[in-house]
Amino acid sequence: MQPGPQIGEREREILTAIVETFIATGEPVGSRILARSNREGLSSASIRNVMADLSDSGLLEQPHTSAGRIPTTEAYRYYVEQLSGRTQISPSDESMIQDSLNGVSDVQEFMERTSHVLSLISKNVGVAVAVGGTKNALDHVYFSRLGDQKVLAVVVTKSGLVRDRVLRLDLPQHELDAAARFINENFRGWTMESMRAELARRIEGERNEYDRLMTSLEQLYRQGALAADGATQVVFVEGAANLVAGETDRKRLQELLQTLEEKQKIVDLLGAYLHTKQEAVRVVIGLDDAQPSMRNLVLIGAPARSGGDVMGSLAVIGPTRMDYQHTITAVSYIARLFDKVLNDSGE
Amino acid sequence: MQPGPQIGEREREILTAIVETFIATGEPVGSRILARSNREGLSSASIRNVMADLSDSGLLEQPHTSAGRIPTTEAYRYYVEQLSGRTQISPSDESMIQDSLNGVSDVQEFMERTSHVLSLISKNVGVAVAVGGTKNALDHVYFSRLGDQKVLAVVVTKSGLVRDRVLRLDLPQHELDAAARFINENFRGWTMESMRAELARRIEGERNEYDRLMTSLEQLYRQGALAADGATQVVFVEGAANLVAGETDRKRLQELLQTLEEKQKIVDLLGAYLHTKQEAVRVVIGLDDAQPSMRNLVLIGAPARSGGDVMGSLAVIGPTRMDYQHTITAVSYIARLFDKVLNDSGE
DNA sequence: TTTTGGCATTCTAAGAGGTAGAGTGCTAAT
DNA sequence: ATTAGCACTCTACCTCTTAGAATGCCAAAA
Repeated sequence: MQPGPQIGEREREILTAIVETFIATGEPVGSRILARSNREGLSSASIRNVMADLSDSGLLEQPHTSAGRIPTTEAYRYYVEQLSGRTQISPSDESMIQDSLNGVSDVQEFMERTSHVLSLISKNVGVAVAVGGTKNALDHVYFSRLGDQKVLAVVVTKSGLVRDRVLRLDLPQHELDAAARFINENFRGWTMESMRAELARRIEGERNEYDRLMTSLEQLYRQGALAADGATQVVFVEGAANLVAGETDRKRLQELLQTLEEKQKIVDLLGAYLHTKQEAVRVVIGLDDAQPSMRNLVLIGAPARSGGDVMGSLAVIGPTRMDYQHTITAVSYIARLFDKVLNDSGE
Repeated sequence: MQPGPQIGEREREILTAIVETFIATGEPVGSRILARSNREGLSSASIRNVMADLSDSGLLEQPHTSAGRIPTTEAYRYYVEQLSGRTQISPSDESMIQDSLNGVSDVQEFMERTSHVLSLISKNVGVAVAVGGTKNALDHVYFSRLGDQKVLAVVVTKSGLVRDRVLRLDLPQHELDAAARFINENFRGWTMESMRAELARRIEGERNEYDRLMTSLEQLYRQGALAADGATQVVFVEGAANLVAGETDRKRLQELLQTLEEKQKIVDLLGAYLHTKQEAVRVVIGLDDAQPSMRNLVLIGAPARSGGDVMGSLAVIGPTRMDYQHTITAVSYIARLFDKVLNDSGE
């Protein structure tokens, strides 16, 4: 898997230089330019030799015989791996983020602003997902009769995630109140998952007894009033327009934008890579496994955690040719901010 | 303003033919092709004469001297104006719409699905806005303490529009309950606008008396718990990717996609053209007044009305070269459906 | 053994003609 | 009023050529 031991110090340095030059210019990198900018005075011929080796190792490729070299996906992976782990965030980025997230107090809003500020900072696509999912702790539910055969169900989690939906049901308000009271008294603080499971168990167990409360609950349950699955996730995608600059192939560009519009795919994508226990920023180069249309894109993301629980994830999606260091730093910064902001109550 | 009386029957027919051919092929239309497809056997020379006249009237233009003609913005306006008003919706479109909107019971969901189905049908950008605005009738509000210094405020309108936000406040639950009860008992059925005005008046009037209830209400009010303005609007934009095919200039394409991401601009755009008393579908050709980046785009939209009140608007945005008849029919169909679906309570 | 200068070779991007074809406008004939 | 005819214009496309960038390899230098 890894490029292996044939990568020595010199190779590493040259590869890094190539990657960085290519990221900066967008054009194939030739040996001449490298020889010029290289601090140790290596001749272009020597560099050519190294480049040939790197090509053999599958780290570089040529658009055509007489062109310079371009980093392969593998090269980007290697490059990112050897990036200096710690870099200070730039003051301008920091103040931009602080301004954006100042005063935010619920997950949803945090995610919305995050996707926006990430797209601005990275000049790529900013993505953020709040998983209303199964792991979230219930704060309370609330049912209200809206009109004929319509019931509004609101589920609020401890983290401030609010999910409402309108159901087609014909229960009177007092029964709705009873149902809500029952859930709130019995299940506050439970995870959505366990609450649903337990509720289902009880409904099942008491099915045969005639019980108004249980009947109401069953109806509500069936209509998805307490849904904790997909629908509860809130997705924010911003800066899709930035991809126009990076992708030259119109057909691919269109596919890409289409994919970004399908929120569920974004949720799956982030879920696949970021619902991890680790706090660290994750860099995934080449998203073809998850989304064929995102073949040559990169995801730089991190889980958003609050007190040990994963509450969502945030990421930047962009072309392989992007400013990794800069973006990684920003993502990392916001991810660490997440916990702080949501537990901080004061001004 | 109008092209005027120099447009006779023959001119009209030829102009229509040119517009339709150009929409179909995307290439400048020459006199030869028209002469061939024209049912009355007019020679190409005669058609050339007419075309020259139409050019003089500012209805046609040429990319260059020896190319065919392209309709101007003015020509599209004229073309749309003389379209046969009534056309039956195609069965496939109808079933597509019905499938999409089947079972929907609240405005928000209706709008979400509408933007989606409109983008599919028109192969352009589908847009829908639910104005939670000042005209909506309040159903009830609901406040809940979330944690330290956080309060969840939920506002529900008669039409099923739900707006929640988390505020930074430190009121105990029983005061929140009192405030909610007060509002619900006094203002159910009022428009958001008048409710807010009256509430402000009362708060002002009783400012000097020490009254816990009024103090709570004032705090809630100040924090925007009852906001009926911009933030309450919900915007859905779908199919932006479809614009890739239509716009060749990359820079413009990027600007365009950027504009579509700014929800507020979309709200303003639809607001400017569609918050009208008329039920009819409105076709606006050339959106440069409202949005410079949308210079050569077309909006086909209609207000979404329910029992006389404007609850939002829906529209298709696309290039001038689009299937007007088809799109107009679809927009009109959904607009008329809106009232029906939201008042219909059954299956 | 490693590095480098030199050189033949390869390939593209860009420019310079050159041509076919589509379209026009105008005029004279119907 | 309409149309056939014709000279004219302009683009899109083809081919040809060339300059330049980069390469790989070999033999000399370090």
